[in-house]
Amino acid sequence: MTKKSMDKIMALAKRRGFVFQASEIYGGINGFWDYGPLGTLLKRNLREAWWQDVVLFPCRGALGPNGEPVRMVPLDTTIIQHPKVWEASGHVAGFSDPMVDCRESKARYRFDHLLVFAPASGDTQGKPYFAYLTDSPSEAKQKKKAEKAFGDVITIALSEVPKDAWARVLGPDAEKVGSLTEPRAFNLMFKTYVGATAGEDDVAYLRPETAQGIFVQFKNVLDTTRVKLPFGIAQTGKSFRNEVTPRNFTFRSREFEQMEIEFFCHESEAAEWYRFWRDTRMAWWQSLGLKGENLVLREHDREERAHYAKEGAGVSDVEFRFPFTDPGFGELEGIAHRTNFDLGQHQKFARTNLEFFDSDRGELLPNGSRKGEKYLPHVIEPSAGLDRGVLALLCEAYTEDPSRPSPELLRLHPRLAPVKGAVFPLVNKDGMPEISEKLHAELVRKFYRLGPIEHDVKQSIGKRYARMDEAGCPYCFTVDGETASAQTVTVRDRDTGAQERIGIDRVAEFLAQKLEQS
RNA sequence: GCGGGAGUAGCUCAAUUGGUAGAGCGUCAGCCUUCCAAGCUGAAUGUCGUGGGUUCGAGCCCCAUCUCCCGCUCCA
Repeated sequence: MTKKSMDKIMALAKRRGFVFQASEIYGGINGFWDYGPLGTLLKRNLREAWWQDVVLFPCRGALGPNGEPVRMVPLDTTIIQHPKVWEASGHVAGFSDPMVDCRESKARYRFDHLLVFAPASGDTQGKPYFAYLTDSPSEAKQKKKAEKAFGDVITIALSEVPKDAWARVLGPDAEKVGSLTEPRAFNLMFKTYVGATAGEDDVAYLRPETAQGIFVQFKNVLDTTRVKLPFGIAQTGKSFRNEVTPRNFTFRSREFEQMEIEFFCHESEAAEWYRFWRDTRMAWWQSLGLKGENLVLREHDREERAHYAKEGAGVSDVEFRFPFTDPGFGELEGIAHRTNFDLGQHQKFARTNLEFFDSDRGELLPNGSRKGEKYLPHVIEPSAGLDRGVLALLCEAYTEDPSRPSPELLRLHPRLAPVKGAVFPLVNKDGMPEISEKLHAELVRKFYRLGPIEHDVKQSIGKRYARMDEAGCPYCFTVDGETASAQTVTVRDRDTGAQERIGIDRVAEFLAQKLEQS
């Protein structure tokens, strides 16, 4: 298979109205993207597919490891939460890695990554400290200089250099000492102010993940829905991260949409639920057409895991091979056993008991009921990127077939296709447009909930097919010379170009069947 | 943040030593057209990414800035 060109995919995305640069007429704004008409439909269809298969019909009826149907309830929480939420979650601390800038080389380093060569004796005698980064060219270079200055050298962290000696630190890529700035917090959360007065007491943050809203409302959901553990809470919504380097089209954006499940269970069952969700989520992406070697499930090493998941049963990523990551992969969804870290943190910070009383556990009592057990549930989190999903689908669906008169097409799954069908008269005369308009009106009435049905009478039939190919429309119905007498139309398949004749009264049935085959 | 490359019509790209901005495709209208971007006629669309500067004159030269792509870095 020839490697797909990201440039061509981006050109198509722009040309056909899938993705636009945000604020484009003002020169764009780094890390933000808008969806055009077709992109909006595609994104909505993917979100809707997730909603159907997670919330409305969880796992499409598959039983969980406990042998029961999977329980799931929906939630919709705010983008701006109480600032304490982010202290409890660790985002305020974790997001503010102090950074050090070099005034001379303009390089920026993580403060806790910077090491210095210092004399073994401890006294530099007015000579510089030689700062470096491990495994960077600066290491050998600085070591050589340090050894020349001091003889025996030792390594210490930059943070251990006394503040009054800061001016004698030679930056890793600098020629003169004293070029490094004080370490500065570099918060990846977007900051805003609540209330019109906008004082420092009114600081709030745009959420960097939707998950915390779920944890914070965990108790309310329990108290109002009669759900029992194990069960999940599902939410879709925007999140914001002030990324250092937005990159790769929409892949790393500063504003993005997540589709998250927080699945709550007893600690003893966490490992099997983790495996269940990992495999279920992988299969879900496959069911939408991301198949074969472009999609992998990758288990993280323990060292790779986030702070909240270090002790858990595991973390996996569903990863897709994008043209810009090839031969590597980029993350679509992370499935993590977050242990009971988050609920524990909120319990502590909010001073609220978030334990669940499980009446199905504990010793069996003489009357046949159980004593019950109170515990802080563990959480399995399948967290998917909606925008990344859309991008992966576009990349996977994009096909160039030079043997076709219109070489570019999007082989999108019918369930996800932004346009569900199109009706054309073969030519714009002989009564054909009247028949096609009628058929089109009928299909619109029947399918508007799923997506638009197009009708086009202009230009040649080939051009109209080509337009639908680029929009990813799976089926075109053409009224031709036989239609009036035989009451049949042709159906043209997007992926093969093959045609068959079906009765005009069977078109809706045909399309419904094709769209439901998923 | 560093290094490299690039910004001209919706898309892909031209424009000689600095001299009033073009093509193909697409779009729209009309004709034509009986199954795959066909043909004919016509039309619309650009502050040449943005802001300064040099010059009689700047798409082109200079400075700044923004955005995109690639490689590092980052991705809790």
